[in-house]
Amino acid sequence: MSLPHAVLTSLLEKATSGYDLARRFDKSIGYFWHATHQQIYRELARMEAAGWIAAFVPPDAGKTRKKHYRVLPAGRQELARWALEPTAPMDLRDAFTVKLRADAVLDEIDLVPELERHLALHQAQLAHYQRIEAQDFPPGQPLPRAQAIQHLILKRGMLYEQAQIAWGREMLVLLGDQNT
Amino acid sequence: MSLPHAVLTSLLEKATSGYDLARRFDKSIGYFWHATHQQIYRELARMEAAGWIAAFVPPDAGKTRKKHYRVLPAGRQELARWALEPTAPMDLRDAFTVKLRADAVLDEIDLVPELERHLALHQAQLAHYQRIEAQDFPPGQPLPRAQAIQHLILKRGMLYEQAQIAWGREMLVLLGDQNT
DNA sequence: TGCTCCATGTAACACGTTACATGATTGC
DNA sequence: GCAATCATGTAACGTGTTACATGGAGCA
Repeated sequence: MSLPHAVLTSLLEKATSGYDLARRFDKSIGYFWHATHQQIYRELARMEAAGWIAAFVPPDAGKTRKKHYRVLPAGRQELARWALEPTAPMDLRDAFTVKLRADAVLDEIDLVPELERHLALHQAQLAHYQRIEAQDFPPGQPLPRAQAIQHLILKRGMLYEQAQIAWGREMLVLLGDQNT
Repeated sequence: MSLPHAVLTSLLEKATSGYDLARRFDKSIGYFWHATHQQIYRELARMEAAGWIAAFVPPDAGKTRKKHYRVLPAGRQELARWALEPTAPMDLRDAFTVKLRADAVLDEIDLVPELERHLALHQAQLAHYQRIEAQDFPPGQPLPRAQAIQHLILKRGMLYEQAQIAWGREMLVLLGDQNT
């Protein structure tokens, strides 16, 4: 149960609206914690009820319904509490690997197109990360602590994609060889 | 929605009971598709109702309640259908990365112990994979297709753990440096 | 007798997904 | 005027988690 904590973190980085948070969960924080806009609205309502966050009308609201949220001391405290509590490493639910095992046992399906599709997606994601790195972390400068952490998180994403790509190519050779 | 397909795959690899499947989901197939025993029993009931699998009393049942399941043609067909359908790459929900970002913004918590704990877990998992490799895939022999796929899947798990470990050590240096 | 493991489940609840609803603002 | 985007939500449903229940088998 870390969605509320991911939202708190995101709000601390920048107080904003549910709509905007939802878009942030399609990039940035969403790269390692996925959530839909409905989950976010629900969680915001709960956290407001719990006194962790409070809504306010932003200066640029005009006549819109827009609401921003800021983190209250109780929310900050809860985030710190949770951060120190041990949590399990992420458990994986990777459909493609299931498919591979299905292929190994069925021996009658061609996963090459799907693998190629995934390879392309991983390459696109890697390229995306590299663009972010070029923009936000120009080389040669020593970074303050917070920035250095953000940079290493980004690097982890890149490592992950690179590993997926390297492995995927090996797998492609194996699947291709035996198909022809 | 790939849990039923993971179960079908596992049953094709070896027809067995819900209890045994649950244990298999704590290792083997569970390394990349996690599920609890309640999910498995529920899914078995559904798939039996759908005509994808059928229960039978195994020869060694004695007076126990033990039931085994085998995959029916409809189940095999469904698995093949699903395997060819495009599915999204796994989306990540990694609590530790959320904690790191929380640390970056709160700047008042010490994640070193939690990181060390995770590092130890990744090292243990890697060692476990290496034992499996030594046992099941002795070097130097060309493997049949199905085995070669299984081996590459295992290698992917090892790559993943190695990447986590290498990255974790870098992160440890960063967090440690700035704590002292 | 009491303990652990085998084996299958029910129930309740929390979390995640999909579909739909509503209305205001911005740009063409 | 119309379409796209901003912005917030409701409802229904499906999946995943936690707690508990039940009873047999094997063993000290």
